[in-house]
Amino acid sequence: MTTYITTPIYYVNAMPHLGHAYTSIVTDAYSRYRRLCGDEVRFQTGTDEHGEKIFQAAEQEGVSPKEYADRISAAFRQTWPLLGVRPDHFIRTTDPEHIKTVQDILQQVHDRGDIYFSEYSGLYCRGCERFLTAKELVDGNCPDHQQPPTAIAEQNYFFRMSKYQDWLIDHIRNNPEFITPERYRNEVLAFLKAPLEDLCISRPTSRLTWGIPLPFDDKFVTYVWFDALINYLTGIGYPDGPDFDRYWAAAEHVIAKDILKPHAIYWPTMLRAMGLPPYRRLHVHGYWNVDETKMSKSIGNVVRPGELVEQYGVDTVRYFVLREMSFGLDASFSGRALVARRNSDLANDLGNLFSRSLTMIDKYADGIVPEPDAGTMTDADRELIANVERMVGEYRQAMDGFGFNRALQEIWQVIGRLNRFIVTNAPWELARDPAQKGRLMTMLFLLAEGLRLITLVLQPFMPETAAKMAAALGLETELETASLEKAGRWGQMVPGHRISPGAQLFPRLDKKNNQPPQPQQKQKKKEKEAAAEEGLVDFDQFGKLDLRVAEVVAAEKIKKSAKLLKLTLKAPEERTVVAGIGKHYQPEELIGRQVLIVANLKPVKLMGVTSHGMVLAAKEIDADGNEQLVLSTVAGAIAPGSKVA
RNA sequence: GGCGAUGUAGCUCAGAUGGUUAGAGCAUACGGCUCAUAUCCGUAGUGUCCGGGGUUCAAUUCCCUGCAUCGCCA
Repeated sequence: MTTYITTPIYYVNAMPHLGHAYTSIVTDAYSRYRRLCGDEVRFQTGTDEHGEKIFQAAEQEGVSPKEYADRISAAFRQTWPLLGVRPDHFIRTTDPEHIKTVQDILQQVHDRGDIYFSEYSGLYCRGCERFLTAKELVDGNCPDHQQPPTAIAEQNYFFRMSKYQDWLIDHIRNNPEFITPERYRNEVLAFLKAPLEDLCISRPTSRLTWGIPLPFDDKFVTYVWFDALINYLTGIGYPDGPDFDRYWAAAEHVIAKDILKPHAIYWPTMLRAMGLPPYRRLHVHGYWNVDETKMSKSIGNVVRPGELVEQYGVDTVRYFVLREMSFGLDASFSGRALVARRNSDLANDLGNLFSRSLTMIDKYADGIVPEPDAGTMTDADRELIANVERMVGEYRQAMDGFGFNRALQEIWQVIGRLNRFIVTNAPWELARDPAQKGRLMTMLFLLAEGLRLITLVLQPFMPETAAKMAAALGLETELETASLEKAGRWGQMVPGHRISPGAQLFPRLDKKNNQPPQPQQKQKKKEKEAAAEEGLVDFDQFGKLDLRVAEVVAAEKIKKSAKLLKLTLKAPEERTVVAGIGKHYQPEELIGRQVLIVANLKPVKLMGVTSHGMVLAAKEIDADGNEQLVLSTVAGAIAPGSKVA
């Protein structure tokens, strides 16, 4: 069997965050699982690098779009090893082979008559990079960017998507697994009840140059879909790579729900127009909420995967996201929940089971996996064995259907059973009675064999831990080449080989000392809570604040932010401070004014600008919910840098 | 505005073609063990199964309606 599994190619307008990490971890776990099943697996990820946003971001930094894309793309590429994610291929839409193939495909679809030229007009929002309908506008502005869209009439190329609507509906109806979970399949079918419009696939070079030129008209570049989606083909050598057909027949895509429509509608119709069969399955997952709110850059509660791994370890992070999210639904991320899972599931249940088992084999059987004494087998033993075998079956079924949390629950059910098995057999008592030696060896063997199977099924989720466990059980070579088909059956543990208890798998984490990298929102909330509890601060606490008078030397708006201003202050040294006062003050009116600042606030990066301190202001919210904000200052002029106390 | 989903123990969620005691994990309380990472095992709970109405011998489960949350569409 062959498996070809992909993540989306991530857009390089943002650094990797928890959402990216989840998609990649899921895809990695699945690819490892398929390998365990003996499949030949191709796992692909990459970055999407063209478009207006990238062009602008590069311009703002004063670098070329390619240089900019190189930098962010590298950040993605470097994040995956930290998460134990091991793709076979990392594709970039700026790869020359990709660009060539995209052009070949465009030409081919054009030649077949499925791409045509047409004029249209509409309200275009630069922030969204798309046309808005009149109804979408709020007070004449784009609801997402609070800016008025521009009326544009332009000519562009269109893909005859509508032509394939009926075919697509049939295909989805006839293939229940084509889009899963079912809720998203239903969503797509509901959307397809209305007539499909054709898809605009180009941008004139007068407006956008950072893209792939259309082969039949060099005054245009292709826009997003005929560039990005095609990565799934170019990455495996379309059209004439030796493995293309084999992998493409097995293609499965993993995406988050925000890009459902392109993957469930645009992509299959594009493939149809190209004369290729559609992919086999599309797996759609939900969003991570961070402490009750959607994760978003503007709120600043973005969770950085690298930081999480640094603090908790890669396998704890992988376990948490795979266990906590029911695939397809949204889930909540919080440091509290992560530490709770780590301590109860990983440290107490798994880690402790492993530790106590190995210690006992060491103590009671001289560190050698003992030969079981068949005569001492009990019905309860046989039940335990049946239960483990049943778990492997359930596990496979769950994994095949992307039910990662269910698969983990099955494994943990067995872990609990093994912990109970130890208590009911009380090996420490058996050890005191030489006559019970045979029974003791039997139960220790069962334990070792149970752990071997747990190691095996855990491997796709927690590769590092599985490797440690395998090493301690003396099975490292077996694990590397193991297949579920063979090794997944009970009774493969060979008596007589040496085990070596190592360090703790998962030391318990102290809740107090293990706050996660705190999203800003949460921190504020916590501080508020703490203040509410105590109510008072002592003088020492107050004295830690370095409050000063500062003079505004320069001020400018931070692009893409509604309320952030970048201020250059004299206090008395020059420093940059980002202030959230843009809704109440214009940059020009601030210059020359004296304000109060907290000078020793830990520097923080806001919308790409590092802020060294914060400006104090008073805020009032009236009965109508209107917000008024006034900068605080001193009653008369004083030298910039003067201390306030 | 249209369509759809969800609303179950303090928390996160599972579940029943309508029928006797509605479940799991976490958290809580108590008890037991000592191989183990103050871990493990056992026991104990608690629930107007969102509100209202209807069908029925019987509804948390089916139907209608209201409310709340979320998603898709316009």
